[in-house]
Amino acid sequence: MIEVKNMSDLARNPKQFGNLIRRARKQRGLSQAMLGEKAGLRQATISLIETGNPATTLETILTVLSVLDLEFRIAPRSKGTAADIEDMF
Amino acid sequence: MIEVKNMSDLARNPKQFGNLIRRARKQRGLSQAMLGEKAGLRQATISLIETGNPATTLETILTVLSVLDLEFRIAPRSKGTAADIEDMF
DNA sequence: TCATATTATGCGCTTAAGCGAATAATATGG
DNA sequence: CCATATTATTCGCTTAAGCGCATAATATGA
Repeated sequence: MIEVKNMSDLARNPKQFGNLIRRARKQRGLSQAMLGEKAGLRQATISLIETGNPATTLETILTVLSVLDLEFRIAPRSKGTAADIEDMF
Repeated sequence: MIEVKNMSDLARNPKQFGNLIRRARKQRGLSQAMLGEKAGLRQATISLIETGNPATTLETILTVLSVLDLEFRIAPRSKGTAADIEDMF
């Protein structure tokens, strides 16, 4: 029984979150400046988010997700199947 | 074909997020003070989160979710099935 | 009802987000 | 190799998070 659950959309720390945002942005062919424009944020702010700034604001997060056609979900903590070593990269 | 997708774990704005946190906290029988203690945050900070402070920090969010045994997931924006009017409460 | 628990607010403080504006550093492709 | 695009970083500024500490406001239950 194989279960493909797309572990990659999980953000347990700011770095992971930044990576997710970066990936989503690139998938959409946007530069930081373009994303910032759409979100009403500076390119510098997008850069900070993607590099893992832990103090990014909830409001900013929600705005960016919205622009990327993503949304913020809360889920029960998935038991670490062992594939939890993809934390850093 | 019925699909129960638990729409309620979705946070599109700070108020929704606050409500989710409050619900999860109560389910676990915790007071704001107890949750704050476990998370290393003030009761006042938990209060602010739950009442929808838009400037809550990513770090704080992740800490609180962790204490509640929840996690932060990013998902493609679900097409509004129409049940998107449960936004405010 | 009324004491107790819980949640919401307040003050002053330190730290930093996000801003505009700019530049340094790096990546990319022709 | 190099011009151009992209990303990272800096400066000064305003605003507010989260802190300790404290209290007001509200909910809860015996």
